[in-house]
Amino acid sequence: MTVPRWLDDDQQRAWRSYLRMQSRLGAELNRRLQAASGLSLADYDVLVHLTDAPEGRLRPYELQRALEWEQSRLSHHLSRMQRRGLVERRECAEDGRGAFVVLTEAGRRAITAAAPGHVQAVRELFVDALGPGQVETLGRLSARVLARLDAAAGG
Amino acid sequence: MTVPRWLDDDQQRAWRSYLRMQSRLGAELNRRLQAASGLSLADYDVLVHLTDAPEGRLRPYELQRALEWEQSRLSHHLSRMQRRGLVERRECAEDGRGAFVVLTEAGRRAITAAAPGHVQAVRELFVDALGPGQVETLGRLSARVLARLDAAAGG
DNA sequence: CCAACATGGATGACGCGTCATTCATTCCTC
DNA sequence: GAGGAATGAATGACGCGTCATCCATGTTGG
Repeated sequence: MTVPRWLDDDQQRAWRSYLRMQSRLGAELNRRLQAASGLSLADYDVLVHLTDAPEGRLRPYELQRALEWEQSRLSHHLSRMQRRGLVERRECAEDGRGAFVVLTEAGRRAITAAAPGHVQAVRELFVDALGPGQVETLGRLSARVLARLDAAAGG
Repeated sequence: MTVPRWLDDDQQRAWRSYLRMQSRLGAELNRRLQAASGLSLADYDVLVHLTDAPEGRLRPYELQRALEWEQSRLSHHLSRMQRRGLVERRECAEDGRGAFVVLTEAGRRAITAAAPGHVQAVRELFVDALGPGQVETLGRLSARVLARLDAAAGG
């Protein structure tokens, strides 16, 4: 590349539209979830994964890979969730370095209470806003961008 | 609504795909911009708006509306940018309550240096990943969701 | 065996974002 | 023109995210 290639008007419009959508949709979902249940989207994701795990417990590194979070972000977040009683940390017998994150009863109650409203919000603001065919389209486009991100990271 | 309606598999897949794309694309763009120029995406947006404004200055509330940020977020962010010498605050003669945010020379240099690389990154990871027709499609879908968000907020 | 390296995880510092609050000025209405 | 509402803006507290660093345990090759 020699001279930087700018975006043309259509590309610019599309990019800005995506940016605004992305930021507002996330903010709105977070706001509703927080107001309805006291959970953040991040809390929600952690709890979903723990709920799906056998015995409601996972090694932090498993959780980390499932969430695609940075390790230290997860660690900090678990500390805060632990303080709020949503999860506990336990020692891991098989690996002296390791640990377990365990869903508490309070954590299970919280995600159970929060899920229906959150799903409803996703449906209202995303699924129903787009309609069936376009949901699938957006999924495909996302996958394309993801593939490019993988290529950029891996290559 | 009586029983919560969950998402079916296709919807679930599309939604998760979008979520991952959104989070990783933002992270990657931020990472590159930060590494190349020391600016965050937020800094970048502020500077772009100031650059486009006559005399490189705006009232905070104008900036706020253009960026669709919360007022206090903008105020905090401007304080940090001011500390780094990217912008300055000036008094506003016409309105005793108000202020001006002014682009400094350092701020102008920073955005000028950062822009080509950032545009290039957006092109590589978004525009080129999708191709012309699909960029437009994603723009349209974003606009649909935005319309729903407006309806949800305004109505 | 043990030294080097890899892995699992926690932590402190610091920038970011939100909420609630505060303050000054301006606008509006009576 | 005086008092209340609205507006423009800053701030402190606190939760979140990243980076750099640290520590303990595990693993591996000589």
